[in-house]
Amino acid sequence: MPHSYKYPRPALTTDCVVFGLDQDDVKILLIKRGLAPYKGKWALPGGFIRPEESIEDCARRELTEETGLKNIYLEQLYTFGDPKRDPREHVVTVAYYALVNLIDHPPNADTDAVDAAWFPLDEVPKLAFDHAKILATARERLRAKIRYSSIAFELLPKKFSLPELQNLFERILETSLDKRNFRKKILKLDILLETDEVRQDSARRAARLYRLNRKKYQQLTQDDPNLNLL
Amino acid sequence: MPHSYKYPRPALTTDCVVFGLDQDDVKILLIKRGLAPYKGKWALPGGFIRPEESIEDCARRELTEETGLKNIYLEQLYTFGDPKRDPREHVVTVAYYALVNLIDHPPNADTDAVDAAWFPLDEVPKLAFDHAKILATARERLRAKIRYSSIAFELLPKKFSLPELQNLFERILETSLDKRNFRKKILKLDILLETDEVRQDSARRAARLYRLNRKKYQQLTQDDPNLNLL
DNA sequence: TTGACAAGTGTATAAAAAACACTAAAAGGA
DNA sequence: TCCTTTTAGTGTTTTTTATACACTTGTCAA
Repeated sequence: MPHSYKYPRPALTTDCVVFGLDQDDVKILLIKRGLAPYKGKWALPGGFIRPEESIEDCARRELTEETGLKNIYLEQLYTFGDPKRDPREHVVTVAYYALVNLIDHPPNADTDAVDAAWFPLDEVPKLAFDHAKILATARERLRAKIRYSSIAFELLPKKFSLPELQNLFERILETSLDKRNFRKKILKLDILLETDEVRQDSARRAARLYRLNRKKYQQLTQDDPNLNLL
Repeated sequence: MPHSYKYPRPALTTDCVVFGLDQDDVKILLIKRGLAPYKGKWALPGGFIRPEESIEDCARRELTEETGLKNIYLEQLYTFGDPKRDPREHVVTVAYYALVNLIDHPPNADTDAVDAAWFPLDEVPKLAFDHAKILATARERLRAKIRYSSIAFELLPKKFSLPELQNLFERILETSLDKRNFRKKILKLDILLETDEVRQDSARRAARLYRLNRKKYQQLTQDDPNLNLL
């Protein structure tokens, strides 16, 4: 045990709530634990911080190692440090949340060995440690932030239809929205570029695809820092 | 050095940005460092986490020890973990922000020995470590949160006038607001209780004092989680 | 070709935000 | 005591934004 300090130190980890949009469903990514404690239970991907590693680097590294996800949207959520949250010893965890689209980042692309799976938000199993609390915090953050930031577009594919965008808001806000008013409001912001492509799902009318005009969105939020999409 | 671990661990601290309302001025509380590094420089109050102590307990303990402030509004801000942020070694800090009123909590009430002082927001000196960045993050959080939460009332005295409330919004949002529209909006929410007292500063008309009706405010935010004061 | 299904579209009403200027009260000094 | 200075307090109009609401169009499959 070569690492000695004058005073005791809690261990430091990161954990990550990965939200993924799979067609119309919002899911989260869980890892089945191979080691005690909570062996065989589902948990958030995460792990111990390494020397000289920044916290966000740690979160990204663990994500890549455990799930194969790279270069995705990642944001610090909250730090959980109850001395009893890990049965072994005092472990403080800095929680992050990540957003991906499951078409752009297909499940298990680079992953093997690790037992990872996507769960719909209403079918999440019992989680290890205090991960249920972390997940709840992440869902709240998502709900608040989808209104006043552009995180919705981190979940959607690069090209998306307005019904897809509306469905995403409805899933995350857990309400239903009026189609005409929703379209009016979003289109009035003038941050979407209309493409000449359509989403061709079977058995229904094709929907026009749009892309986010990030420059215009940034401009808008600079002019009015209190801008709300909805 | 009795504390040994299999892998190296960063040290863990808390730091706290304490905002105080002093009459019409928003100030922050700083500590002059007595030890290296940055000896003699101004810094945020904070310190190392103790065994079996939760992070918030640590922040509260350090606050009481260094500034005498007890039982004040405290909220986690962000965790800073750049390996280079402390010249000695890797130190991760969980930053909090606190809100007090300087009439209810007079400066240096219980403090002695420690060199602490309140600085107006536009006269803050160069700070130790990355504390300027932490302060900037806290100011942003305050600006965002004063609109949609009741933190304004944590800064004000228990009884306050509408001009005092408006001044606080103007200082934090760094804009000027229309007096009539401001009063209309706040009073329409019906969350203030009119008292029969007035604020009697010299050389001007007395202003009626109000108290926050916390129950009604809570009710409102339950009914509409997107409630904005402004 | 027809039925099922989702995409797409406009208007009228209600609510909220913004712009704007004077009167009332209190204190201090002439 | 009255005049000046200073800040508290008050309504209305206009503009903007939010809400409520129903039918037509396009596409596929039976």
